[in-house]
Amino acid sequence: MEIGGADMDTGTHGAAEHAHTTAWIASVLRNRIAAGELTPGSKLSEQSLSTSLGVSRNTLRQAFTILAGESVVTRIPNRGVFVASPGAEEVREIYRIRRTIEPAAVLWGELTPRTLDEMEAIVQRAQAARNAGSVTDMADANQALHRAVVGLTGSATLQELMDRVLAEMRLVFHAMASAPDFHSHYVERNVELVKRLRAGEREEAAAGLRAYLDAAEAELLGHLAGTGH
Amino acid sequence: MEIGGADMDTGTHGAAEHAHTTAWIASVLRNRIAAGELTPGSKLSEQSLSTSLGVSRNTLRQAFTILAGESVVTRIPNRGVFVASPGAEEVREIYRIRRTIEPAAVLWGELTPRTLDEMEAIVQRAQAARNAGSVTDMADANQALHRAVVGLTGSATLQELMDRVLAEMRLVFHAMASAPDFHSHYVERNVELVKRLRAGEREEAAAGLRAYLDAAEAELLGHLAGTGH
DNA sequence: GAATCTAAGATTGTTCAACAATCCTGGGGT
DNA sequence: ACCCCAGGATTGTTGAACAATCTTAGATTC
Repeated sequence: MEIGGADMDTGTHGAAEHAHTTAWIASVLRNRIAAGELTPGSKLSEQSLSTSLGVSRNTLRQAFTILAGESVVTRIPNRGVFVASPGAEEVREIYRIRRTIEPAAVLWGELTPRTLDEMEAIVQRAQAARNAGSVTDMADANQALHRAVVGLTGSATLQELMDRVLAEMRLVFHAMASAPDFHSHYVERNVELVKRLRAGEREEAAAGLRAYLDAAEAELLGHLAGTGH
Repeated sequence: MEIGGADMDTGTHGAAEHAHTTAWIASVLRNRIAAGELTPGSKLSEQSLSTSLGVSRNTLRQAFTILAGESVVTRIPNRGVFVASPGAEEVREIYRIRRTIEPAAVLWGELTPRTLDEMEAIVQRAQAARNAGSVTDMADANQALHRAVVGLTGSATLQELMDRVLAEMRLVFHAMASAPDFHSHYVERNVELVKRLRAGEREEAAAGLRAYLDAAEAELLGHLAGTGH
């Protein structure tokens, strides 16, 4: 868990690493948060982390500003940084974004046979995970599908935005103590979505996707109201 | 190219301002870049800027990471930071984003009489500016309209993304040495867009908007190929 | 003379140690 | 109970230092 304070720039990724240890630290924290090691709401002390990661407080600070820019972490002046703990309002914002971008990608994105094949592979992966009972694999496949949907736009910026949104979604799931099989309901919807895309029925696909997003948002908000106080 | 700086942080906001001088410095630089004082491609020297702005090199650095996150500035390792100079590829990316988000907002955004009034006021402002021959006012009004369009989604994140995109557009205009009246052609299209929105004809409005964006992108790319390089 | 190599010089990336400002905590004192 | 007020801890910022890299100009070689 902690990076033993003694060994630093040993073999793992070169000796110097002069250029971007800031980005390196940021990605380490990002991964720990995504993995659930750092639970939402917990405080990230500068002193503890700087010593435990073996970097100066100053560069850790820079990594914090990066993560704050990604809203992976929230910064409260003179109080410190905390890993983001999305609530109902954040969930609503997430779905505002998704309801805008994803159906637009379906309607106007560039559909090549190659990407269609990839999407079909993803939904098959989701079905296999559901049959095997692996919740995390199913969640991963679902997220991968929606990531691929946004990829239809061809825009790296939107893809990045979607990645951030999906990361925040993962935080939401982590925040909900129990993880009921939220995703199993939606595998069929995803299958149908890809089927419609394959058939070229974009309008129907977009409409179905919007309905899907509405339902998912409602269910998530319900769970949040139930468990989270 | 150089930041001839005699002005310091005198009285305007006191000596303390302890909480967020980093954000303050970032906004100062952001505004200077938006105003065209700092031309695209010019280098931002840490030493010059830190002394001229009266802050430490360390906090200036943090402001740089913020601006780099907004892609207002590009950072080349061990070379320094430069104000972003968008080229053809960046323009294409900008319009990939706009073609996705803006028509989606038109199709599925929340249309209240209040926002419709605001949009009509904006297009009237654009028409007045065109009649008065003020290019900058016309550009501002055009950007304000498209900002309002994205506002229909109700998403602060998308609004922020659009702000970044529009800022980058301003950089593109700054990069084109001569600023031909790029916007005058499109005032009528904007008028028609708002008219269709008022009439509730969303599909037609979205289709027209997409055609508008295609035309604007093509014209911009043409200008870039002509002047730049 | 042109191209290449090399040795300063300048600039960026990072660390360290200090201080100012703010927040948090725990006691008195009404 | 409530409020005020020290003390301690943490964050925000600064300045100086050093390592690594890039740049530049001079020297060397062909």
